[in-house]
Amino acid sequence: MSEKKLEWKDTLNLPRTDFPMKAQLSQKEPEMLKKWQEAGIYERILESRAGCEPYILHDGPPYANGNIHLGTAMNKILKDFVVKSRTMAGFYSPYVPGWDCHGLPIEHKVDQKLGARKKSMTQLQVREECRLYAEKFLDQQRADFQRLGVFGDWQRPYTTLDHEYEATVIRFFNSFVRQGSVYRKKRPVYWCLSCRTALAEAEVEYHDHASPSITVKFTLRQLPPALKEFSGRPVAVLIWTTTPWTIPANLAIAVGADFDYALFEMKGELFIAASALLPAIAALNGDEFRKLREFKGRDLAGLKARHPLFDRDSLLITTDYVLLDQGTGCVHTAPGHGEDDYRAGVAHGLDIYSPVQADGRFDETAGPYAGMPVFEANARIVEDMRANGSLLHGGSISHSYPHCWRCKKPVIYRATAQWFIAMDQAGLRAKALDAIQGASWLPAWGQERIASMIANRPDWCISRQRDWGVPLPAFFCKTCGEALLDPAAVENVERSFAAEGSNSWYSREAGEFVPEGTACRSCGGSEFEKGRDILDVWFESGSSHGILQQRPGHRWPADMYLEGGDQYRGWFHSSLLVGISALGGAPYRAVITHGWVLDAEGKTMHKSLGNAIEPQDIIKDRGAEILRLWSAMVNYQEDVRLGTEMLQRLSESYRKIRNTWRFMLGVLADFDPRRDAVPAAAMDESDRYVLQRLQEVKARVLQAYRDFEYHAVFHSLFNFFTNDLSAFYLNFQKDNLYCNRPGAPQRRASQQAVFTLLRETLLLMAPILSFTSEEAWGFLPDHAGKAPSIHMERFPEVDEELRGSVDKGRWERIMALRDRLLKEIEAARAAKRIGDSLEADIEVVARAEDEGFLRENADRFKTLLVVAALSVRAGAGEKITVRKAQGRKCPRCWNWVTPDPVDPVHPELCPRCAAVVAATAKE
RNA sequence: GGGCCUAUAGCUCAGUUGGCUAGAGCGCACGCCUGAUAAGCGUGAGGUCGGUAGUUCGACUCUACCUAGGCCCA
Repeated sequence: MSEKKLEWKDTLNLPRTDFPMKAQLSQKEPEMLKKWQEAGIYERILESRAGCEPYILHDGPPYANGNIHLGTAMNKILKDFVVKSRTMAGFYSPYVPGWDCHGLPIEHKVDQKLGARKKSMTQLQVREECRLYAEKFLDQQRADFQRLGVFGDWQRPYTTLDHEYEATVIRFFNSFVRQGSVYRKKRPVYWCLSCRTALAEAEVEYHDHASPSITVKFTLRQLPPALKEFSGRPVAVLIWTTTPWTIPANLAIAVGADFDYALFEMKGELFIAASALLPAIAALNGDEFRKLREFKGRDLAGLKARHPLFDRDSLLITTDYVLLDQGTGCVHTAPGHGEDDYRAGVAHGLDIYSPVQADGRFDETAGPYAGMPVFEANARIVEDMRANGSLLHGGSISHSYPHCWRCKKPVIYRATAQWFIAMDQAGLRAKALDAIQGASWLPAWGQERIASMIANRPDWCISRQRDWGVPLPAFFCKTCGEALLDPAAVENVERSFAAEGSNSWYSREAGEFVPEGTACRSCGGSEFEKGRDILDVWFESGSSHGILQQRPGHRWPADMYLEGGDQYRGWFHSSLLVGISALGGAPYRAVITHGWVLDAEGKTMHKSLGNAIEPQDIIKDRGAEILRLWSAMVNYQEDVRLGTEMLQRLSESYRKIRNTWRFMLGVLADFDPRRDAVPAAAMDESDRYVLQRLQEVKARVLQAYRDFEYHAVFHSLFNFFTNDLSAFYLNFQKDNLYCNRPGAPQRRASQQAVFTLLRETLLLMAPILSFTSEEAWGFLPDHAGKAPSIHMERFPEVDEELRGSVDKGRWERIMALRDRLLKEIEAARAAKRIGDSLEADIEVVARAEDEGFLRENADRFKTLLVVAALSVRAGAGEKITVRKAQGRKCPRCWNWVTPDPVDPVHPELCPRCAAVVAATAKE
């Protein structure tokens, strides 16, 4: 009996394939990568697109420090989706990865490594250490990025320390010099006292910090006309601050022009503060107050108050940065020690006064405080004011305060001489705002976001007092110290960097760059020395689009920049400004941003919190393919989450896709497209139906690729795999595919459909599942024009003829009725009347409107439902009866039949199987 | 503290200009199959659409505020 059974099984066309069910991705992926590399896949793909319209995604350079994390991994994978999908859409789409290799973080690491040794080393030696450090991490990151299956010119990336790149930075810088928009001026910058350096905004982190909190009296020299009647008594404006050490640098008091201020009496003294804050001020002092007069802030403008420590005036001004949420509504303003203060100082012609030296000690202009470190001076200053009666209240407060990211100590704002690019002098801001309108932004709110940043940003401070970067090519007169920024000298620097790299700045003399005959514009001197500043690294990375003019096959501007949302203030921003000045426009046509990668609860990942997941671990445990699938599944335009449940779901989804492909490959074991192809016209309606569904899904997927909506690609395809293929078409076609003779027309027709389904779903999925689609592609039957790699193929086009080849409404009706019948089958199964659906004999007493339809399609329903029989009777209401099929089970095809006549050769078989077996025997 | 963004079932996503009992897939539960088998099929249970208050005949969809979270800045 069991032998007999086995025999019949052997006469079936069961799926056969060597495409393994188990992916073993973490082992197989490296093998695939090796194959690709040996085949020169990236180059071959580009060759195959020679002459096609270019589509240029310009890579934003990651920083060459540390390992890649999930955010950078997702970024590179998304870029790969863009490049691969645009390539398969027929574009010439090269991808040149880049690295940002200069800057403070690397210099810090190297400092730490060198320790005391650094003191005995030259700048050039230190820079060499930095270069080695950057290159080490570049190599490491490159290996990690390649491991993700990202195609690109990994052997020839661009780096910010390439000679050509450095020269481009200088050339672009010169465009600003030529327009006269680079200037040198004192202004406050973040300053770390212990590192003795200016810090970029990105180099500052905020932590809670305890500061003094003091309210100080500034006695008015004169009163506004409205308060004349009080002129006999001293009236003091109250200010509140958490930095007593900036009081010596106070030059002004800011008020809000339209806010209400009051003259009030407290403890027998007269004060002025914002009306809204009087209760809070009084509460702080535990006193009662009496409001005497009310007036507007603008009434105070132009008055002078006496400085509480020195015999000096403080000017009353109106500004837009006064808030009424705390303090007194009268804001202590020291133009040398704050951003708002600085702007107010410039606006009112005040000195940018900063009596603090690089080491954080007061200079000689600070009188009694000269030589004192500022934080230590806090207490002394408070005491002095308490002693002279100008302190109203002294306490302390814990608040968020900027700290140095390197040494973790609190930083200060300190005015120093810096180089700036003027935003408005040459119309840079206006041009940038205009260019923003000309680019497309995804998500759309990005346009508004960057526009408001450009609109509100101050002049660009481009100088840094560090060693590891591209030198800012300024010179200073040896005689008088006047700065020299000369386009011809800068051009010489550019040429020198192109030939020797930026090290030449340190190895050569100023006289080798400054053209002969150059005279100092101040004193006429002819001897110069080199400046010691380097350029802001954002200026460097913002110059990266220069490579678009240098790399063959590229073009400027790029079609797309694709980075995280933090780059609105970073790379999108600096690239735009440099692009406008150097090349006359935005370096990008379109900008897409992706969200942040968060943990399963939507919180930021922190190593210290222990909720961080490393891409390397996912690759090791589950494969890069799972990371790629994740990048496609989530909507990257918002913040995205990743946790173990998602990874579990993803692995299961992956297996579903893989198994469906595997089954289709098995079905096609004996199908040769060149021999067995079947035209749509010769297919069964159900074959055409599934192909029609394929056209609809394909149209949706191709549109989603054009719109860069990869989660729509994934969800559309995955649902198609689950609903249309696995649960429906492939399921009910098994009888046809397994049991009919191999060459039977209806079997070939279904194989043709499966072939199309497999080939096209592989192609549509290739940009996402790059490894698996390639692996399966190798098992796909040879056919006309089949490329050696799936990644050299093009996306399939929507076949409009197939799309319209079945009556949609009719099939919607079929599927709806199928759902109803499935429920009845399940009820019969639950009642133990049947097990397998093949045992179901369905009798439908149909409503009048369904009866004809069911009757006409009874055989089709029997096939689609994989049941034994379906009969239809007319009746009053709908009634569906499912009972156990009559007759017996054909041992070959397992269908329940009552053969009549019984086959004389194989009486146990159903007529169809008997015929198939007979025919196969003849063959 | 400011600007911008996000919030629909356990998970990932749909929900067109406000309009019928809010959908899908996965997962889960139960069951079937054992000729896709460390597979496949079926049925089912899951949501007061972050909260509150408004506008409206009617709000997941509009407005305000709040909460939670994110990015950038201070």
